[in-house]
Amino acid sequence: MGRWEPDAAGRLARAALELYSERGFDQTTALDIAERAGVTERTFFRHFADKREVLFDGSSALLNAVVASIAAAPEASKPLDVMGQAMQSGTALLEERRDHARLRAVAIAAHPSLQERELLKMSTLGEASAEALRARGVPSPAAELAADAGVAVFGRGFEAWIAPGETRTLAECIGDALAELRRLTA
Amino acid sequence: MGRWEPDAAGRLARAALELYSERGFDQTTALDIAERAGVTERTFFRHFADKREVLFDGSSALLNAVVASIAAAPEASKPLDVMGQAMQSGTALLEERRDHARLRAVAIAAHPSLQERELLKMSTLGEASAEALRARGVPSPAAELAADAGVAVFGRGFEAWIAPGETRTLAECIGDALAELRRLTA
DNA sequence: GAGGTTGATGTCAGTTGCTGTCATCAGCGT
DNA sequence: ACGCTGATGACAGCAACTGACATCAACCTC
Repeated sequence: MGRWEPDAAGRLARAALELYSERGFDQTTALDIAERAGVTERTFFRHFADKREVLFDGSSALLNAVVASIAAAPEASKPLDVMGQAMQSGTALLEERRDHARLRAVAIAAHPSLQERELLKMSTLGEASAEALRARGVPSPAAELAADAGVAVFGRGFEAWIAPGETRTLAECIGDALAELRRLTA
Repeated sequence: MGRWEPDAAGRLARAALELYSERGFDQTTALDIAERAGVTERTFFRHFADKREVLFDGSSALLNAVVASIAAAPEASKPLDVMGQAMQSGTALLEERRDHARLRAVAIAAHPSLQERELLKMSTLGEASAEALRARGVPSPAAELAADAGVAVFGRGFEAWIAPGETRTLAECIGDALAELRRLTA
């Protein structure tokens, strides 16, 4: 490889979150981010597909963890139990970075383009989960609906977890959200 | 008003769907759409916020119908029953345009940017539904989870409805999806 | 250790999405 | 006739991205 400061992608991601938080997404150009990270604009777009993607680095790691957990679930588990467990498995990467998650969430909530991207990531997570459930023999459309329900539970649990003053862990928030969903159909 | 061919917005929406279907989203410029509709590019962006929005004209009508239905539901109904009924209420606008819905769905499925926009519309529908449920006295996070579940049911029902060879009505597809979701928690 | 390979970066020109601004022009009421 | 209003055209401009080519350090091979 060429000579480079370590972790250009990491520096870009950090710079982007800082700038989006400081002045907002619209008031930040790709050139601004690149300069703060010490690279050129072109290099920014080599590391990230677009200005939004820079905030969604870890999403594929989450997806992998969830899919692996679904595949590894006990043979006889019911679909919703599998999804609940899988969503809690993916949280290990996040539990220790609540402050970072909050900054990210504030930035995303402030701009529809970023909300769209987050929704796409969640949707992708749902589709991958549905496929993993089908691979376990869960039929359609039960697999898809269980996957959607699991993603919704994750989303609402995450939302609760980053709320100010929340003391539960992310896994607990997700577990409670799942219990709440079960109560709805009782 | 000035002198104009009737329904410029409608002609733009039609031209856009045609072009996205014919050559794809990326291969269609805003200028292409405008020219086919007989207006200038600037006029296109006066009628639609961006190149994606042009495919999502009816979404606010759907949202209004759903929210109205939630507000009008019988006093004692359970949240999930309210959502199921509301999702079926919004279908009147769509039932007679299945072919159009199919064309639209194919175009959207072909491009992530359009998927993102559709997901945002569904998310907005979910948030509005949650607020309408809260206005009925449903507490958080039950309201949000019921809303998410309702949106997921709508989405999967819609997906089934536009599948080739499907004979059920949209309302029936949604009803069946809701029944399937209930079965998951049994 | 000369030379080729590789991978990350810089440079630059170009397309396109989208916006701000001002002029125009048809109808409408007075 | 007069001015007002709402939709449009004309045009300049910024910023998001892309493709093509050059560079340059580390590494590999002989």
